[in-house]
Amino acid sequence: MRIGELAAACSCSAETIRYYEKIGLLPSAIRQDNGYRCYESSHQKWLTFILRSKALGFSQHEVRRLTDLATAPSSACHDVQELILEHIRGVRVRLQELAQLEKSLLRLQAKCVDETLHDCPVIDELMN
Amino acid sequence: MRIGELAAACSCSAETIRYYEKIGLLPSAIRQDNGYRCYESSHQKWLTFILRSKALGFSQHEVRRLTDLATAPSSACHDVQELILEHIRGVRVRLQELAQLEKSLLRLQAKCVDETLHDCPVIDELMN
DNA sequence: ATAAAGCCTGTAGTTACTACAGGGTCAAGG
DNA sequence: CCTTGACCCTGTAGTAACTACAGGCTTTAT
Repeated sequence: MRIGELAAACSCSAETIRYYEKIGLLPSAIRQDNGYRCYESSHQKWLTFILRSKALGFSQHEVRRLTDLATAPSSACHDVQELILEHIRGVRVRLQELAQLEKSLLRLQAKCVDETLHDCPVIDELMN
Repeated sequence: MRIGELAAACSCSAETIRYYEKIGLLPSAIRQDNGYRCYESSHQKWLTFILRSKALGFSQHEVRRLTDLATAPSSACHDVQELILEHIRGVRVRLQELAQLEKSLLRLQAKCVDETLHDCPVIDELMN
């Protein structure tokens, strides 16, 4: 499989694949005589794993930890659970922050009693 | 006021202030003979405005739009309202995405029926 | 034979800063 | 008078996680 085919199969760009190889997230492809990268099904599984993890909001660092766990000889399910729970906690924190943000924004926006005002109370509140 | 004082007054770093000046978000300070930046209360208001907007999750681009509105001669409150509502919509979208993410993560994490497993079903699901 | 598509490497751009490196300036203490 | 330390200056490089070229090969199709 060449890089373009793998990219199409995984719905990502060839550049992303080269990038993942460069940073060591994806194992290097073997090269053909002309220098083209040559991939096998194991690479596709690996890439799928990376892309799905990203879609779940895992950072590169976390994905690396996951792939490490996936390849470790004693890849106990327990550690994977840990990582996911840790991530869920992070997601919940962000959820709360965003909810708080929404409240603040609504409160601020409600300051505008008269939309035709020239001296906007919102601007004023933000400044003073 | 020198840059360090302004930074302390606004609880941000001097580097951030220089950065905002460089990208044109904060008006340039006038310089003393020794080259030091010299700030007045108007700068402090401006910077407070920027920092509070950021705290509300506005991007640099949005902050720029806000400061443009704040200084426009016909700064109608209406446009500010628009910008805030637009931002609130964005926040709500992110809230929904995160909530969805949390659900997916919980579903995934529930795959682990036996934590002592060596062939983790989570890893398996992500890969195949 | 040639043109288009695909591949290669390497670098610059994105956001919103932070962290130096390598210097100049100024007030206080010895 | 000199030095030490705190402050200031500019400019560059680093962060995450890619994307978008530039400039140059190879392969494939017409």
